[in-house]
Amino acid sequence: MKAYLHITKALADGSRMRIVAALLRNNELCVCQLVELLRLATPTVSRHMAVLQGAGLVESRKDGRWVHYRISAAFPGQLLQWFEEEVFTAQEIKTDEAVLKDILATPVEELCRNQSKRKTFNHRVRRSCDTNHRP
Amino acid sequence: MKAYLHITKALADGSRMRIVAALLRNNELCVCQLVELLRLATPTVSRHMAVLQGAGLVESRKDGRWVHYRISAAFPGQLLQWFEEEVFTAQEIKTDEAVLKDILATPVEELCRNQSKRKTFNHRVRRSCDTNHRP
DNA sequence: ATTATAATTTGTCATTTTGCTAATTGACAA
DNA sequence: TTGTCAATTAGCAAAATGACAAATTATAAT
Repeated sequence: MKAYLHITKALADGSRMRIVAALLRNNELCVCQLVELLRLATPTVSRHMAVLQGAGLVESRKDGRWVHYRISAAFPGQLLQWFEEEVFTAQEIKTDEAVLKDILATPVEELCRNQSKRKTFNHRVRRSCDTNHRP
Repeated sequence: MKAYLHITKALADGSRMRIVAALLRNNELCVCQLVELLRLATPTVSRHMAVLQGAGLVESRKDGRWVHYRISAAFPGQLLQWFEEEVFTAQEIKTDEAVLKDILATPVEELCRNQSKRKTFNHRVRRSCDTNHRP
């Protein structure tokens, strides 16, 4: 019953929905690949993964500096069936699948390098443009 | 897909979980019976029902001043199966079932009368004891 | 018509959630 | 051992959520 709330809350979010959909079609994905797909900050994606893992919906495998996530064997089968019917018809997910194809075609090292660049670029832009700094 | 988020968000709440469980075992329940079960304010329960109805999980039938809710035929079957397995083993739900037996044994009019009394009583208590009034 | 009442809508407040940046951790590499 | 880099944790602001009381609506009864 505790599990019920963990699971439903984990599923009740658009980003996590896209993550689950991506993992259902791709066996294993590492955090930086999901960052590339969702275009969210790495810590945000990491926290989404923690929520999904806390609900027992995904499992992780550490491989050097990378962490690979996959759908857990404990993911309730009936939920999985419903998810397939309900989610994969959506246009947004089809777009994600196409984007993922490109992501998978790029070496993981390159993805991470690009993400680091984007991050420092954002910093530069922010610092030079934003006059309303917070303490 | 829009439906996916409506449905998962509707399910991802403890009170609404108990409401769905109660409706699964009792065909039809009116708002005041659910108020009695959950011991929440009537507007709160009404809102929960609106969320469930917005997700297409329940339907309503108006009967005079009363509104009766029931599980919708559109409630996804796989979700229903999962819900049965996941929720009905919980102690909290078994307690609810026992409480509901008593509630169903009392005429609806009496339930509503008692709830009105409780409400005015709460007002009296609040006004006389609480020195920290808000504007 | 007027009153009473079951339910809904509205407005407020406290809590939770989701996003970010900054700081930290853990593992590889030089 | 020192530096680098992927991922996580910590801390904060904005948005969403769930609770309540008060006001409104809609229906039955007087």
